[in-house]
Amino acid sequence: MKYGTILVIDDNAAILTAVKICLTGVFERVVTLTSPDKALVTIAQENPAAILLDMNFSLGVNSGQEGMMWLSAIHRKYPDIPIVLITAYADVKLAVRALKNGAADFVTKPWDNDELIRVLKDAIDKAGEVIPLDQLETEHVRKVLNKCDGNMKKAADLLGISRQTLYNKVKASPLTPLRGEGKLRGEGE
Amino acid sequence: MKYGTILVIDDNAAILTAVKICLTGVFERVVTLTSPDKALVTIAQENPAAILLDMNFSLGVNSGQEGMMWLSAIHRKYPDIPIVLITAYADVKLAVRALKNGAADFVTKPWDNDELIRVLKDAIDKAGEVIPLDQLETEHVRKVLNKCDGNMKKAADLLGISRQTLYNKVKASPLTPLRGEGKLRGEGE
DNA sequence: GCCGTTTGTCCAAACATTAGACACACTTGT
DNA sequence: ACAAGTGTGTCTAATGTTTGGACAAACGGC
Repeated sequence: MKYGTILVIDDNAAILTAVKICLTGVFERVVTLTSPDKALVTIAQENPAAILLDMNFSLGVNSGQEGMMWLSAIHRKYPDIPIVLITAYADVKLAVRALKNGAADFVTKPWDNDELIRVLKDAIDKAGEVIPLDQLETEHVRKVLNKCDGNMKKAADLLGISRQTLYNKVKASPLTPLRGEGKLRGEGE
Repeated sequence: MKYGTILVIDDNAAILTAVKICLTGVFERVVTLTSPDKALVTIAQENPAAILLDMNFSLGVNSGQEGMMWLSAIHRKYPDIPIVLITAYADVKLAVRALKNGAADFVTKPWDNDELIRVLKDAIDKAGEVIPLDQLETEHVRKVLNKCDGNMKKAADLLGISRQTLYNKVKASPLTPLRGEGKLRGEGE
């Protein structure tokens, strides 16, 4: 089984059961919590591959503030564990804020079991990807160079490396001419 | 004026006018298009600091497919220009998909002028940030090391560098002990 | 055409990375 | 408790990279 432990946090026991049934068989282990109070402790103990977090706890308060707070708290402490949010209140603003706060995905109730499984798997797969250091470097260098309209001196300065080093790096990877965003010096109009 | 040109694309001329009035004075120049057909050409000419893109063109088709297509097309060609989406149909799935497809933000109609301005400014500010190369490197190294539970040999392998180099890098930046996600070797229980 | 900036190129010194080696610590299976 | 397997911390010597400084040539604005 490729996909490890998953932690599900929801204040509704019925939903917890339903999710557990849906996810058991796909994930090695499904741990549930009815409140996020002990989330950090449980995460430390179980080291889940992903977390499925409901956004509204404390009955009656449905603004999602609770869930957002926990999302931030968990994400700050465990930035490498993908957190998928789930909520009954399909609020676009909330969803956008959640994704910008580090959520891996956002699902609304009622959910589709297959979709939920796909979303969680995707989140885990994406979190597991590791980019080699020099690839990361090359990509970033090209992005900054692009932003500087090809001005190597400025780009080198922003990158915190010397002009010659940038020059050498660019020469070393002549790949991806990377069009767009203002012509590189010497390009005709 | 710190914030440059902005390109607004919406098939509704009235909305285009309203947005233009709202944004003029805040941005140096507001360029409008009633159809995204010429978006790529216009972007090449105007080099906007951000793009505000409506999600439903071709009257009657409100699924947002049109807008999503254009989002992808523009983002692929100009990955450094932030694209803010705007739509009348507050669909969470659509918003999530848009953000995962590279949108900088997602706003629903009717919009709040101040919020729209804030969102666009934020998007531009964020796109303008440049991370120094060694900071990017250090962050990535620590993330991967963390994922490997502190196993330097494995981490070095994934990063594509030698074990000793990783060892030196870690020694060089003893910052951010970075707890969580499984104990590093030697940590007590 | 002049002036400030940027490029392409070179140098030599300082620094980083590499494979290989080795003793030691730790985990695991028996 | 032992041996096998793996990972660490440390070292070396060769190789490769980054650095500031320097300079002629090219470019852009005025």
